[in-house]
Amino acid sequence: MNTVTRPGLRERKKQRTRDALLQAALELFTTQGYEHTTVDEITEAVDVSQRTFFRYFAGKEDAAFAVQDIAHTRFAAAVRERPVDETPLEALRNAVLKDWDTIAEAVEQVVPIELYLRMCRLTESTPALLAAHLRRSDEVGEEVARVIAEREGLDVDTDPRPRVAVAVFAGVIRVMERRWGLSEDLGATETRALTVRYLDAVGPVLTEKWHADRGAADTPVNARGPQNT
Amino acid sequence: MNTVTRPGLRERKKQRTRDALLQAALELFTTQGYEHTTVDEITEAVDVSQRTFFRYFAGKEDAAFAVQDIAHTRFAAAVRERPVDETPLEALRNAVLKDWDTIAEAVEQVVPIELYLRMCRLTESTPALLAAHLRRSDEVGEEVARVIAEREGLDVDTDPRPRVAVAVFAGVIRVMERRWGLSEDLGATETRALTVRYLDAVGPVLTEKWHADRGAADTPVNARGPQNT
DNA sequence: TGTCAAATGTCAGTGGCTGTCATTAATCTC
DNA sequence: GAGATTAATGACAGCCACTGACATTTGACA
Repeated sequence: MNTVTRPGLRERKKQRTRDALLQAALELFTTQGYEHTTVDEITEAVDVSQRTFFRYFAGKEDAAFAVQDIAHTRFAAAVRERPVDETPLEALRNAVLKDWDTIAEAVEQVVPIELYLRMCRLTESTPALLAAHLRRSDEVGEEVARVIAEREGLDVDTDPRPRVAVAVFAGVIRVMERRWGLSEDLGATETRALTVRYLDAVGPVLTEKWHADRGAADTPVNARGPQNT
Repeated sequence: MNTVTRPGLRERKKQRTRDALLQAALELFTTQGYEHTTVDEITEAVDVSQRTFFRYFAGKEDAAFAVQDIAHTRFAAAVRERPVDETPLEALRNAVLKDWDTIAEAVEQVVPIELYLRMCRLTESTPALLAAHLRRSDEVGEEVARVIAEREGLDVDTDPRPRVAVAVFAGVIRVMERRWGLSEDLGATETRALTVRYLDAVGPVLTEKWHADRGAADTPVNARGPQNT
């Protein structure tokens, strides 16, 4: 009885159970800790059988990263869409920055962003989750490296440059992640600014002398005072 | 009755059990696969109770990385021993290269290197192991970043440069790992040469144009023919 | 040789995860 | 709209990693 063919009742129910499971899982993970949350607790909160949980998620871990996967997928897509006249690192950099603006609403359609952010912080402090996260990031890196290689018309298996470029970029992002995960007060704008700054710092880090000068240090950015989230 | 006080019978027995467990574990992992090997199989092979295994290793994973841990520890130590007049990246680079020469014998004292190498390859193709490996590498990176920061007299928590430098370095090493893990025939000498080449390629990758030129490609190295392992 | 402590074995239990099969509920067909 | 079809779910049984508690063995040492 609606203009566009809305998915049937069955499909809608499925979506609701999945959403409910995901939300309950993240809520429990972030309040009690990942390890201390059993799958039974999650399913009891949603009132489904344990078996049902494993029909929607490959495991606890899979639920924990369901939202992060959205971000990863979007990033890979964003890289693909960059104009070919950009250098690889420009493309990567612009891809994150551009995506950063729209990622929030995409996430919000599944779970509250605030919950997602709490989950990110938890990942940093839970060994099992951190391990899983790094592996997933590594996978994204591999995917992106292939995209870069194609852009540049190179064979990713013989020319190391695409993978090296992505590895360098991923390294910087990882430094950001850690930095962000540890500081309570780091809004989107500041994070964005720091990312740019860190990326720009890579060149000098490799070539110039460090020692006394504080060319890429944090303080100038933070000293500008709080910005909105 | 010996000149140097050799550890008592008790200590020697412990060492033997641990060695036996480790060897059996790696042997089974590399032949049947990590996931398809149960702890019971390992303990049966050594003829101890399952409980004993968990007294020596925190879990299956811990056994899988017992040897790799040696390499990690040695690398961190090697970085610490680099003269302070080297730039951070020089120090990191020289640390790997120097350590590479002596790591073989250190490993051999615990298990056959050939077994260790097989285990490395398995890590690359087993998601659970790859995740664990990346997390452990990340930990080493953090440790090394602190060492670098101290060398340069910087605060690792406010100045991003130590972590960025280590991240870049770690990224290149990771590219090497994957490259090595996938090719059957890549001896120590070739790996060493490739590492140097990749590290040298980081600068150009960031600044220069890529496209047609194959400045850092593999083929020249491989074309030099096989070298010893 | 007897005492102490460390190493090991035994056993019971928890939690993640899977296969199987019966049951329920949405969709399709006539 | 009643019945056939098919997908989602529930209910179990079972495997495996891992842990705690307690009993047993076995070097160490006086």
